[in-house]
Amino acid sequence: MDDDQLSRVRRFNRAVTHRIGVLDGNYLGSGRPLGEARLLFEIGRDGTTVRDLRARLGLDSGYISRMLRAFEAEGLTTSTPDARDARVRRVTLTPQGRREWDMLDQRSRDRAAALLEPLGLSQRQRLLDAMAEVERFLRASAVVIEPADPFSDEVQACLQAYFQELAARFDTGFDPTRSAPAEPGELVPPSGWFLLARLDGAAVGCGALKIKGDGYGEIKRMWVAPSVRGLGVAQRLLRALEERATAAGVDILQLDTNGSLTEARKLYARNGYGEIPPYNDNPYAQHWFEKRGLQRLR
Amino acid sequence: MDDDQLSRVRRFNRAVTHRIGVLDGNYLGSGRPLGEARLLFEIGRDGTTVRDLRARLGLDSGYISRMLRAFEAEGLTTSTPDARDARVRRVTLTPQGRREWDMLDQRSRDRAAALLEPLGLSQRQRLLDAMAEVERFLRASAVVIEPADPFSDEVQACLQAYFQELAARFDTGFDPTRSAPAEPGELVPPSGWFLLARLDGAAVGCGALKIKGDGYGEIKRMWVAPSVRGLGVAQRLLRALEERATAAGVDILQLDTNGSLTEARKLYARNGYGEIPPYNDNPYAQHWFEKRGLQRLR
DNA sequence: CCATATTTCTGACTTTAGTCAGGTAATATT
DNA sequence: AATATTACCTGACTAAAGTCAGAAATATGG
Repeated sequence: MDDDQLSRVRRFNRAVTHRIGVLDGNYLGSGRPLGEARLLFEIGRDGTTVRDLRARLGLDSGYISRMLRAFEAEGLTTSTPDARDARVRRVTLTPQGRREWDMLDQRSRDRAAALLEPLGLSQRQRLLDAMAEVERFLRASAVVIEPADPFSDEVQACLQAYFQELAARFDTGFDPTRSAPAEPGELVPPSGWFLLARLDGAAVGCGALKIKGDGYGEIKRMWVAPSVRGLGVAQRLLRALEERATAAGVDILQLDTNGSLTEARKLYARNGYGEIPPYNDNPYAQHWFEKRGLQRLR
Repeated sequence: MDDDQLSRVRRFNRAVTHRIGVLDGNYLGSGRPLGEARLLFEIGRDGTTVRDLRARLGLDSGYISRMLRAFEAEGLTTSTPDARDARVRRVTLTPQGRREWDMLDQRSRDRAAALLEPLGLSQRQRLLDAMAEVERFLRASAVVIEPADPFSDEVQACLQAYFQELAARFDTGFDPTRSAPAEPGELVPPSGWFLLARLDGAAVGCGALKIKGDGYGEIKRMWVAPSVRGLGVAQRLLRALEERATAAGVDILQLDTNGSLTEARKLYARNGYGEIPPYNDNPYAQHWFEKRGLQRLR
């Protein structure tokens, strides 16, 4: 990887932790240690469960428990067993706790304001735009792609979202049972793969590979959640599927797609897929693509 | 201030501390507490003085001293009195210390690489560009403008840089003694002001105001260091000078400038200064500007 | 109902990070 | 030469942050 690029990233990290981290440490200004301030803030105006706090802050349960006990002693929070699972405790702010929370919130707001305040209007806008851009790509870089069980609930939820989107975008609506089938059972090794793109654990995209024998394979179920579009996730999914296909001896990869999915068609064209005559009678397919010679490129 | 803008800044802060801050705490992965890792890293391959470390990290001298003692016990560093001032101690890494340092450096590099690695080429470039932009504007927002003593060394150094730049940019060269004079003594209240723009304490720009009586004032010595140009520092300096002028009863502000300083002329035009006939015989001036009615706008 | 897993709590710890009040040696100032 | 200042060190202290090993209550799958 380019050395200059790396040092630019490192410089950014330093600059940001210097300017923001410094100010961020000033949660402190609240007269509360950082740990407590973070916890209190994380409880939020509407409360949460201890479980959730532990996950979000990544802290030891004993540590959290003790801080919560201290908050209760101060009259900032109350806790009750969760309605659905009495092992789980639900933490809520008391009115007094909410006042403290508001103060922290205000502090955080002031901090942000202090950053923008010295800048002129156009500089502010440019900073905000650049921030949004950085944020998007940091998000993109946190997306991981990994195989998943096509029978699992989370994959089903992902497919559900996919089908719903197709139904919304196709003029004709979309009925999965009329489409070219891809049973979950076909998408597990050795006859196929199902890949999931995850952001912080949550599914934000998927793609499947069906190995058909005689060197043929087919790409199915390519979908990326709207929240992470334009960040190259589909590209990465496609590449990952191609790698699995190549490793499984596939030489010719095919796929079908609808005319309304213009981004998808561009993606395939960019990756060396050429349009071919229909190879199936999927009523929703309007374009068929093929990429040959995967084994040669191995 | 716009509420939406504030929440965008806060979102960015959260995202960055989440994605980078988390990893940054992983200096930790070194098996060393954060404080020690930071100190070791800050010593650098070529060593520094304890004094410098204290200033850069903002830590208590006792704290640093103890950590350094621990490093010495581990055989990571050695320290010797500084050649020029024997009170100052110079800390250097031993070969073993340098190995640890290299490891930390490598870790930091890997971290940066892990961030870029999942992205495609164009996404990488866009992320790096956005990072640079954010960094620039964070720097801009850290610039503070405040009155300074025009006799002080740092102001003299600033003016020196200013004159040097004029000499380089003017076809004719530049000799301060031939220019329209502005003695330091004229630039202290009540007859004037000298403002300095500072970034982390260091001077990065200046501007002066000369109050001439009868409602007349003159802007002098406007200069911004190349490192922070295009970030609105000159604009802020100008506004600050105008405020002082207005408060001092000035109604008409004048200034002269050279034709080669195009950015300066744009700045003045944008701020309501109109070109007027020469009001002095400064041999380096080619354009004269004036803004009237400061008291009206008060 | 039983065996097992989850979730939280408690108490007893350790480590990390930092502060503060002197003390010593070298340097600067008058 | 006397005095003040600077740079660093030492030792004694504290608060914050975090870890670990159970215990108790509840849930879950058979």
